[in-house]
Amino acid sequence: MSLIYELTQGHELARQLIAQLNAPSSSDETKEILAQKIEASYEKALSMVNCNANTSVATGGTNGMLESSASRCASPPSDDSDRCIGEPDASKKRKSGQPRWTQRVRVRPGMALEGSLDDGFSWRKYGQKDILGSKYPRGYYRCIHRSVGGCLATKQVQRSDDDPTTFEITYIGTHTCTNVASNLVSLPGTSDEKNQEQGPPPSMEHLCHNLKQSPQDLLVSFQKDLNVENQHLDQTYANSFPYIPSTSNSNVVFSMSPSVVDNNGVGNALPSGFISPATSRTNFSFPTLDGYKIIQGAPATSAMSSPAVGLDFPFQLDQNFTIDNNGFFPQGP
DNA sequence: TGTATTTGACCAGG
DNA sequence: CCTGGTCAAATACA
Repeated sequence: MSLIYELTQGHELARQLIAQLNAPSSSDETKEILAQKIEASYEKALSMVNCNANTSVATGGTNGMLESSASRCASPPSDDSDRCIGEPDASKKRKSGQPRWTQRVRVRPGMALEGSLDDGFSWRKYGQKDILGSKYPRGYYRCIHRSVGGCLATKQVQRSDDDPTTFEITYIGTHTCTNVASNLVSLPGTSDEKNQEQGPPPSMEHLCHNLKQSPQDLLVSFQKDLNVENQHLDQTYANSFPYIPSTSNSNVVFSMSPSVVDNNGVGNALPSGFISPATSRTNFSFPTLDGYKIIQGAPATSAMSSPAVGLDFPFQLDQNFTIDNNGFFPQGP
């Protein structure tokens, strides 16, 4: 359904664009929006095709079209949630018993890169490794509060081979730090303030442990305001993912690794502190289609480290790098 | 000068 | 033995 829909959507949008081009009264902004929607639509369609191929191999057959994006392939037979993305078997040295899930973030050239990949947590890079069979190296990050609060959360960031605009961010372990929220709340006024153009994003709070808003509420706003797709998340998972990506531009998809469920059970798979990230510590701004900007937050202290994920990779993108969100926004049938 | 990142070395699982 | 994951010294940066 989705693939055809996206193609049809792209076609229809193209027609609208033509109409706009012929209409002298239409604004450039409108045309640009249409153009971006078209691009997003086709990107999405291509992703579906690519991922479908992968999942077909992994699962022994497709189960119909991917619902909305390539990230649909979050249910491989093993606990390798990344495997569906074309990564070779990476089961070695996996921390058993640790919650592990993958988030796919797509970015597009010409848009804010850092913001799209960062997640609001404070990460420090501790390693990078070339992965066999992958064009791009994998970056290893750990929570910056590891030393202080003993937070053992780590994440791995890898650029997709098939789709260079997509990053697979695998989160391993849970955040046990309790002081993150304060950092984020005080985003403005940090050493990176020079990059800020507006206040902190609406959903930037770091909810490590001190979750004040119910996960469900967060999820709602997450989906509503940030145009994020939660896929393959049933209610239980939804409750386990209080995190809200901070960017309204990101196409973020979470995929729970089956291993989490196997090891811990669905209900306990993700402690409340386990938050899906998508914000940026480096104050970053990227324009959105609807005109206003979202500023990525930064930790208030000098302990800012969370690197712009995308910059860890040897690829070059426009300075202005925004997240591709339009195409993933519900546009109605 | 302090902090973050880079990168080669090391460790351990399969 | 190969590979992924981590460590830690070197380097870069503000």
